[in-house]
Amino acid sequence: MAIREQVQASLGVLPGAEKKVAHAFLANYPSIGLSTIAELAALAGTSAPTVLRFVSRLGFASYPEFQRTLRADVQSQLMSPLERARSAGPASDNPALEASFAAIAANLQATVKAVPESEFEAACELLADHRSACYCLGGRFTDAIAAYMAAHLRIIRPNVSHFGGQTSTWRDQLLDVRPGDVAVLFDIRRYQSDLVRLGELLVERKARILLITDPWLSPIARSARVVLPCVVDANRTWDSSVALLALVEALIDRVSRAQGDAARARMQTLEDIHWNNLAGR
Amino acid sequence: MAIREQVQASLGVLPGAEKKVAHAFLANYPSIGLSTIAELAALAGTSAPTVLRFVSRLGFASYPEFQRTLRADVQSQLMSPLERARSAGPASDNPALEASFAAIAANLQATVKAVPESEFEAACELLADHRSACYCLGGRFTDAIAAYMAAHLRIIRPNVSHFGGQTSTWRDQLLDVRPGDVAVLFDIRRYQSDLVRLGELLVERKARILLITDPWLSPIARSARVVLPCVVDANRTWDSSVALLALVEALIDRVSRAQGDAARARMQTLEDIHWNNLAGR
DNA sequence: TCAATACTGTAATTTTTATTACAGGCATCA
DNA sequence: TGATGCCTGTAATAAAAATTACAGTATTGA
Repeated sequence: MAIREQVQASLGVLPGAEKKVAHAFLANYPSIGLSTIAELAALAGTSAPTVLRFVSRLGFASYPEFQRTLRADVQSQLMSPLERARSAGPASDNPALEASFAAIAANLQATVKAVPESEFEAACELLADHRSACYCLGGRFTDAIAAYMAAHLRIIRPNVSHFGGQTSTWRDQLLDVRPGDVAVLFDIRRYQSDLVRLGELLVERKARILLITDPWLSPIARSARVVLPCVVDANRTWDSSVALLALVEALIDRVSRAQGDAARARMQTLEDIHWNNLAGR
Repeated sequence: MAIREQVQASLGVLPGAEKKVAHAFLANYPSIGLSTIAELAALAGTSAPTVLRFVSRLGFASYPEFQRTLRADVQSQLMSPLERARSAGPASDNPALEASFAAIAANLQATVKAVPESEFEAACELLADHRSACYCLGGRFTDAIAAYMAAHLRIIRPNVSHFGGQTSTWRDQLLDVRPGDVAVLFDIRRYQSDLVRLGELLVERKARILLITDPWLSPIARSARVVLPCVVDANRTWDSSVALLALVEALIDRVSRAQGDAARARMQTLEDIHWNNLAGR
């Protein structure tokens, strides 16, 4: 089994700090693993001994041995016949749009691989916990995704809000955050310092953080309970948020299915209110 | 230029022992270069200082620097988007997520077929018209997509706003709409009556309407200048907005590329303001 | 609430690795 | 044939890396 799969398989049983190492490694495979312990530790936001414990848990006797294996992996992957027939999609009369969507499809595929089931399930559990409040917030562009998520989440569970508006009003909203509350943060590269800061404040208030980020891992990853990495690079001027949205929808769908009939009643009530302008019954 | 080509090019001018190093490197690219000097020297049948002189002659200040560059090379070759999708194969450790994303991918593919090039181009032209203002607005869930679009569009052109907030405030914002202005409406099934009504009001004010909707075509389609249908059915409790977002991103990308340098300057200025908190210069 | 356990980071230590200094060798050219 | 300049390897040194020991901090379970 290639190292990468080995790491993915181990994700479920790794302690927190080592899991960060695993994420950093997977996100920057293979180059970071060929670098030094110190660099990998820095990227993961942890310390050298943790990296060492990580490779030891994978079954390697030393870091150099880990690197030898990794080099062999890379060698075999890079030197095997690379060219592969691209699945020729059905013809379309819109080549520009087709190219654009093909890049997006590749993102989605890569994202599925980047998100391990254990993390996905952990995220769903956080979201399904009705006792704690749930706050969604994002950065400059991702704020819209956060709003979208809040709008849906609100339907299947109580106590959801969108930490919206200006940066300056965040502090006020922080007042209501209680220990154990769940904060869903969206942060992709060109990480906003104010968002990072807010993440820290949320941690101080003992909120549990679900971070949805890119494979470069926002600095917030250090404080997050669960991290879901999405591939956002689409060879454009700006990154693509499509994978984020797709992931959000998958989460919502998973949570709402898990809740079954209990939630269905709630949904029905809300729908009535929304479409009939009733004040409830 | 990639290191490998650089080495090949230098083969002619290298002294004997260094040429052996070059050959050993090329024959075992890239793994041996990621290993230690001693190993490379041994493989080449020469000594460590010769390896060092070799990398120095290539223009690197140190062996670690040589390795950094090599790692970057490997990374880009191995992890190009295409390769990334391929390498782990179709196997994923997250069947639920995979199924969900597969449905989305199907949506995207169907959407490409549903949007004719002529309509897509017409939409881009509307968005690229700097003389008229541009308003983005959506329904209950799609409002977030509208906000996302506005946030990006604002960067590449002036006079963009997001018709946001409560339904009741729409009327006020309507006052500013002038003949020829462009309104981007998002509306998918369970079409909101108030949104439809607003569409009619916009038409009365002689706005040009770009409608992004599902294949059932919102009633607004009748009054719209351009209609872009997106496939939203994903066999879930709610429809998926991913295709909408992907289409928005494709539009933004197309328009921003078309504008070229003129827009780039505007972007740069905005970025400066955003990241440095300058008031402009 | 307390004890036990597991996890994590700091700092010291050991080991490995890169780098430099130097001297012998080999060809080239006078 | 002898001197010059460029290659090359050995061995010493310096730098960096990996590893270990240990102590503090969360987490878990009773």
